[in-house]
Amino acid sequence: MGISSTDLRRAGLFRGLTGCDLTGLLAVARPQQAAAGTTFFLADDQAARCYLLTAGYVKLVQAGLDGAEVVVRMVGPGEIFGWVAVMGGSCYPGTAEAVTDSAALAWDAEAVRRAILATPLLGLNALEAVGRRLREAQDRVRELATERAERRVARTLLRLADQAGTSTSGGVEIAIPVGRQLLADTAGATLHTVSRILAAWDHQGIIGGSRQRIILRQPDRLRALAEDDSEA
Amino acid sequence: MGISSTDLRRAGLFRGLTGCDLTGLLAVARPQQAAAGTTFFLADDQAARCYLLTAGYVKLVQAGLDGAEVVVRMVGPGEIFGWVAVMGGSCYPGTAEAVTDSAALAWDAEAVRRAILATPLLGLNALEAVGRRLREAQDRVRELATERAERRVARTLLRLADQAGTSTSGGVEIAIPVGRQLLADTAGATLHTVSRILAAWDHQGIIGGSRQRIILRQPDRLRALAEDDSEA
DNA sequence: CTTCGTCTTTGCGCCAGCGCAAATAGGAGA
DNA sequence: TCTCCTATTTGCGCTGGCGCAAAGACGAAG
Repeated sequence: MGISSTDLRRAGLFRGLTGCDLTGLLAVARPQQAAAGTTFFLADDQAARCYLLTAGYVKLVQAGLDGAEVVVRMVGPGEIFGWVAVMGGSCYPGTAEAVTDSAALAWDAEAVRRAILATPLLGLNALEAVGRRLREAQDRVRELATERAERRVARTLLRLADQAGTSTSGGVEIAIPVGRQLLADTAGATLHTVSRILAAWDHQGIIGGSRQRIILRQPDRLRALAEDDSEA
Repeated sequence: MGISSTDLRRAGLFRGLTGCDLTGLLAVARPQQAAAGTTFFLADDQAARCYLLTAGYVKLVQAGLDGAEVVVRMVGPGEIFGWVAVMGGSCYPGTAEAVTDSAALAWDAEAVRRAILATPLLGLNALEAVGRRLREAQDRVRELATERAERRVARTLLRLADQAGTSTSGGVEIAIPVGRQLLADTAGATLHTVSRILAAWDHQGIIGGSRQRIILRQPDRLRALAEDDSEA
C-alpha cells in the first residue's frame, strides 16, 4: 500500500532532483492522514498547504449552487493536489475528501515557494504536472459539451481503471470503492442515468462487480463505446 | 492597440523579474503575427513554441469527434498560451486561431526550460498562470455538468466582458467580434439555443448590439441570471 | 444601387436524460 | 443468523435543448 520514500524519486514531481534536494524537501514535509470520508481541506479554506498523496485515493469535489456535487478530479498515490490555490495565494476551489484511508505529505505554501526558487527543476516538474491536469480538465470540458452521457461514463470508467486498475482473471478491477453516485458526479450525469447505463453493460457482459466494486470485463468494448463514432 | 514592451513587466508572467532577465527573455523571443482567421498552431502539431499574446484575441479550439468545436479558452493581450503542451513535450491539444488580427511573442520550448531554470521566479509566475487557468477550466467543468444553457451563456458573456469589455454610454461593449456560433462553442450550447436566448434578452433590454457585436446593457441582470438561484 | 454571402432568427418535432418515487438487494454489525 | 442501513435498480412522465430546414437581415464588394 502506498509509495515508499525511495519511490518518491520516481514520482513525477521529483524527477531529476538530487538526493540532497529530496532530503531537504522531505525534512520540511509534514505527514498527514485522512480516514475514508474525512477531508484534507474544505472548499473556500484559505490555501495554506499543498499535498503529495502517498497512499489511498482522494476526490476533489466542487459543490454547485443547488447542492449538486461535481468530482473535479480523482487523485491517486504519487499525485499532487492543492497546488493551484497555493500558488495563487487564494482559497481552495474545492474540497479534498479521502475516498479510502489516505496519507499525504504536506508542505506550507511559503516552503514550496522557497523550494522552487532554490530548486528550479522542481518548479518545472510542478508546471508539467499542473499542465497535464489542465489538459485533462480541458478534455473534460470538451466531453461535457459535446458527448452523450453514455460515452462520458465509459471514459470515466476507463480513466479510473487506468489510474487504479488491478488485472484479475475476470478483467480489470477498479481498486477504488466507486458507487454509482460518485461515478455520476465524476462523469457529469445523474445517479439514475449511470445506474441504467451500468445495468445495461452488466447484462451485455461488458462490466461486472457488485456494490461499490466495478470490474471491466471487456475493456475493449468500453473503449469502442468511448471512442468510436458508431457503435457495435 | 496591444501592449508595449514596458507593459510586459506588468504582465503576470514577468512580475518581479529584473530588467536584466526581461531583456534576456525578449532577446530570444520571436515576434509572430496572425491575421484574423489564421492560426498560430494547429491541434496535434508537435509543440515547439509557447506564446505570449501582445495584441488581438485568440481562441483555443478543440474539435470533437463529430466535428463539433469547443472553445477551450479565449486569450487576450498579456496572456500566455501554448505552454501546457510545451512543458509536457507533447502535441498541442487544440488549435490557436486568431479571432482578430493578432501579434504574439514566441519562445522555443528549450529556451523556456532554460529560462525557468535560470530564473526560477519565472517558473513560479508560469505556475500561477497555468494554475489560474486550471481553476477556470475546473469551474467550467462544474458549470457544464450542473448548470443550464441559459446560465452558461450568461456567464460566458460576463467573462468576455470582463476580458474585453469597453464601457460605452449604452453599457459594456465586448470588443471582440463574437458571433452566435462562437458564443455557442464557448458556452457549450448550440447556435440555435444561443440565438434564442440572446433574442429573448434583447427584447428584455438586457443586451443589445448587432451582427458580431454584443453590448451588455444591464450587466447586473445578467449577473443575476448567472448566479442567482431563483430568477427575476 | 444591386448582388452575394454570411450571420441570424424562428418554427416545429423529437429524444436523451433528469426528477420523483418506490421497490430491491447486499453488506455490516449485533 | 437476523436486522438495519445504504447502495442500487427501475418505471414513468416531463422538458430543456438539439436537429433540421427555411426565411430574413445585414454588410461588403463591385
